[in-house]
Amino acid sequence: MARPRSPLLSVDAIVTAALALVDETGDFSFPKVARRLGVSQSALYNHIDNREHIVELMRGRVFAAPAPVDLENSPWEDALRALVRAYRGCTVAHPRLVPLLITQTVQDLGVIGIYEDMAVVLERAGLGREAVVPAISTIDYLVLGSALDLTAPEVVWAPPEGQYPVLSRAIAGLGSVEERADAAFSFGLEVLVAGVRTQALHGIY
Amino acid sequence: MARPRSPLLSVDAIVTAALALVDETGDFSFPKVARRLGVSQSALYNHIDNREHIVELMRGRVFAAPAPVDLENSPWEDALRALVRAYRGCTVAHPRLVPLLITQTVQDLGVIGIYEDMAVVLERAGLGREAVVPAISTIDYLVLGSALDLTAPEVVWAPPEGQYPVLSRAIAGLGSVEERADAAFSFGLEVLVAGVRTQALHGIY
DNA sequence: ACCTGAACACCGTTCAAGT
DNA sequence: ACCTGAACACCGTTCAAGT
Repeated sequence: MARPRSPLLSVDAIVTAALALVDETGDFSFPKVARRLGVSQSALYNHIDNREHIVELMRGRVFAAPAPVDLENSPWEDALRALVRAYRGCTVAHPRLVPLLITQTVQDLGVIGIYEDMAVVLERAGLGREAVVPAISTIDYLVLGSALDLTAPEVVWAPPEGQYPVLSRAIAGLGSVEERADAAFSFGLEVLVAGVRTQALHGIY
Repeated sequence: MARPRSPLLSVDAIVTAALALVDETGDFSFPKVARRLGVSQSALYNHIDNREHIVELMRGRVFAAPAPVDLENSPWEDALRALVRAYRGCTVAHPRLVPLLITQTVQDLGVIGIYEDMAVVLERAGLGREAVVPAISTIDYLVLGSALDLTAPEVVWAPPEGQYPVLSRAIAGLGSVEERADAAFSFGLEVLVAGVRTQALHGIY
């Protein structure tokens, strides 16, 4: 075939195929993406640099449109909750992407924009400047961690009978994977809000 | 050679070699582990089941001996801090292992034991039973997330000039990778303690 | 029981060749 | 500019063969 009259591939098509594979199987590979798109493996390199590049493009796609948040006209606590929930909302549709995101530096400007919004709200909350980045990091851990839990099997920890009584009791009567991940996220978010409130009051951690 | 008079390999030796590779390079492979140990790749399968099994054995090794914590004779806040810091202490020596741990279910009993201790302290703090597992999950996110940050490059987020002013200001004057990871962890831990305190008082998140 | 070596089905990336 | 096909250096896992 050689060069076609109009391109068979595009960055967008590659990202779509890769993301679909991640959603379905938890991973992607060049051979599989190429097969989906009906091209040869090496053709991908005409549009993207390497594997990392595809991952970063997927990050951009997934975090492109967080639910808009009105930062101005609500107390910082509500603004922070809304912002973090919007951020988390992006991950929920593609939780299996999270392991690929976690080991790679954030370059996507959409995500940087979300961080900026968080920084604004956190300063408004009264957090010292030196605590803003730690706070954003903590939020990142919470959002990505609880997204990761969405991909976990039904039984996460299986303590053997008898030993570990307190943990066993706490585990009994837990809901589905989604309910557990949501509960952990909601708990973490309220802990965060309460913690930021006291940090803003008393400073220095 | 075939079967030697005394075994060339052992589970321990395999785990040691794999962990050394992870510490040095961020990953391990069967060929590389085998080369280190001077055996053929397939010989490893006489001692371990598969790749996941090696990862789980590494988890056990790394979390085998957290610094002991006196849970009884101190206020729950101090006990919780000590427990979480001991947990984190285990990861600091092997931060590059964290990405491998994060996608795999915890089976190791040492780690389950740490969770049990946390559950005890969290109940003592007055947390409702339904909040214990969410709290432990939140702690997990914090510890593993901040360990992950230890492996990040010096520049994590690089917002372009001009836009993102608040974030840029917050980033300016950050310390080294270790300092940033420590600051995020310490911030998250104090937020956690403060948050658990208010959760215990007011319940329901 | 415990090793070797060959085999298999995968990877990511490069590069010459074609239009 | 944009594709194919072959090549290279990697993976994890299995299995027959040897002692």
